[in-house]
Amino acid sequence: MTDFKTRLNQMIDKLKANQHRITPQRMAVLKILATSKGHPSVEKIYEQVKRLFPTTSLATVYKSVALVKEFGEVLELGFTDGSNRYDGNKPYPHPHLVCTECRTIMDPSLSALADMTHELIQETGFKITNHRLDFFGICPECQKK
Amino acid sequence: MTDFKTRLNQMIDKLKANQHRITPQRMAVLKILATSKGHPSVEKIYEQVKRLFPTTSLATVYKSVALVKEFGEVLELGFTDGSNRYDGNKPYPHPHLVCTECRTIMDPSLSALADMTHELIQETGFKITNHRLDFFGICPECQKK
DNA sequence: TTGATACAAATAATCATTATCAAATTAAAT
DNA sequence: ATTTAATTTGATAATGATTATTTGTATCAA
Repeated sequence: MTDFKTRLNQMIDKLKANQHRITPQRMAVLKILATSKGHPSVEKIYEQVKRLFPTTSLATVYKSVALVKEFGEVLELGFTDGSNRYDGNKPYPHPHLVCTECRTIMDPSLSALADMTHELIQETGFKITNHRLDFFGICPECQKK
Repeated sequence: MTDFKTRLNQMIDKLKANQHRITPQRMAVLKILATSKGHPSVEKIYEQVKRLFPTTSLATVYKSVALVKEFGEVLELGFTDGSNRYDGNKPYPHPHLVCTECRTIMDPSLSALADMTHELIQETGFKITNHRLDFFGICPECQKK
């Protein structure tokens, strides 16, 4: 089975297991979240869903995204400028690399982060439950321009 | 000179150098930003300013904070839940440790972050201009309860 | 002191997100 | 297949933090 179908089924199972229905609109949102590599915004998801179901309301997309978020099946990335982006592929905390020119968001691999977290726990006595790490900059493409 | 006065003077100089006036209300906001170790919100700043100048408008506080932010003299920490907090002591990017119970925000020292940034630049070719690193958890005090 | 400009206060506007609610749809039971 | 009870949708209103607007006031340099 493809990777995205595994993710999709995981989302569906999670909803079904909690007495939530899989409607066509909701399924469309789930598919987009499971497929998109580009960390889409609600508006972007809305645009795509409307192609399949033109009468879909923006509120429905918000509610569907909130639902999968509630069950930990999507990662919400809120930014200071108000834009929220979503990652349904890796719904757990991980670092992001944001190009401030073209708004592309990438997932760099930074293995040292785990060590840093452990160091932090040792030093502060905190029980760490979550984290957020974003780097902002200009991607190679945008630097050329 | 005390540390906070140095910070305060730096803020004042930056504003004056850019043809901005130091009004009593604005001075009060600057002092709070330079003094507070607790990463205050706009509302918290507003409360304090009103003690000195009861007629102060919330909009004035927003504008004052936005002004010092414009000149890089305060660090804005926007959170997903909509709450914005400000750091006038260290107005440059640095890691934060947030207790999700009592909303206390601390500044842990994580020297490994610089190495991680360099590694990222090597691997991606990005020109890194900014970053944001937050750890969320329960502080030792709140764990006792 | 004056004059030009910036600023403060009060309030209206904005905009992303959330809440509301009647009508439609769903999944399960008969 | 129908029925049924609950959930979901779609349209729209409400929310709330932040920003813009406006008018009168305070500031600073000459």
